[in-house]
Amino acid sequence: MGRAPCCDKENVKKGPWSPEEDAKLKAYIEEHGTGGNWIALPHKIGLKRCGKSCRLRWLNYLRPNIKHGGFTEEEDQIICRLYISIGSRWSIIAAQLPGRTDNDIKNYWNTRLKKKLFGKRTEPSQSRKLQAMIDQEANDLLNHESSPSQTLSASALERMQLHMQLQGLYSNNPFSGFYNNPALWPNFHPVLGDQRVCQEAINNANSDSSSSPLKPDASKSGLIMNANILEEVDHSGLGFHSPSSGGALSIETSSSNLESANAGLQAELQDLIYCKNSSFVADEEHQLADLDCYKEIYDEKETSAANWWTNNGFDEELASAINTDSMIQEYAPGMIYRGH
DNA sequence: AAGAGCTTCAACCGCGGTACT
DNA sequence: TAGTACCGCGGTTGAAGCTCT
Repeated sequence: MGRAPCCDKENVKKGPWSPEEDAKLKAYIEEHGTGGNWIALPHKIGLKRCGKSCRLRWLNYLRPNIKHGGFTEEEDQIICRLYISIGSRWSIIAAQLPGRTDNDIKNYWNTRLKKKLFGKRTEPSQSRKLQAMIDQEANDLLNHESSPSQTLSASALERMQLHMQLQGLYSNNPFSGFYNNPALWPNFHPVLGDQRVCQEAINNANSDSSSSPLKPDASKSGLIMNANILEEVDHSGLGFHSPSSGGALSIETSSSNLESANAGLQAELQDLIYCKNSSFVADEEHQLADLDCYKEIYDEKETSAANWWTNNGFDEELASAINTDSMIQEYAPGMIYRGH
């Protein structure tokens, strides 16, 4: 038995709202509130609209203090950072931007911001080749006729690509390969982890609703919420987590590296979005900083891949069966892989 | 001037989650 | 416990406006 329709589709008006309809809806809600029942609301007002349509109109357009267009640089950065971390959870991203609606942010991302980030970078010729290669790999992965579990979602690929851009994949950074890409190992990411912002968003979301889709279930998955890409990688059948570094993914993790790197992220995002600097190639000092960071990480954590899996809640049997290195080579053949 | 192609964004659709009976 | 109704979300669509040729 299918779900009953929310309204009589024959007798509801569709399409753009007239000023009269807007006025009726606004006046009623301002005086009486929604009454906790959107479905009944149009009948009370005498509107030939579906309740869902009324709700959408109110939330996205008529509600007080709604801002339209004119996104600021700061808003761009917040959207970008949260998209990298949590993906297309537009309602949660919108919750961080007062006056913005999820629909607005979704449209803005799909039509403008994405193009800004992926389409307008001016790169040296070598970097363009790498860009083309990554794009090709992304397409190959998406078009590959394998089971869905073996492919990444377009969103995940998009975020990986964005990560890679920010990470300077197209520069000569020796630590920018796939295996060493902190985008995939967020706990060790000196710049992009940006856990403060993500944690804030997640906390807010969780306090808003106990049923938040982001509510972590670390006991089962061992994953952190702002490692969303990693989650998708895992679910996709690629199934690897920071194997060599023994990355204990934990939501509580914070480090001075992460804190101090927020400023770096800010600058890189500004550069990426607004092309404030002519080049994205990391300078020597920057690279040395990365080096120190990684040295610190690798010196500290020497856990084996299998140990990492078991330490993070996976069956021992599963952990021992996983050969993460070969998985990467098998499933991500074209991705830039640098073992160490 | 015109029309083809592109971009934007409001609105719709279907689904998962949850509350209620 | 099952069935039903509703909410809220993310993905998609299509009309209107804009740009290009």
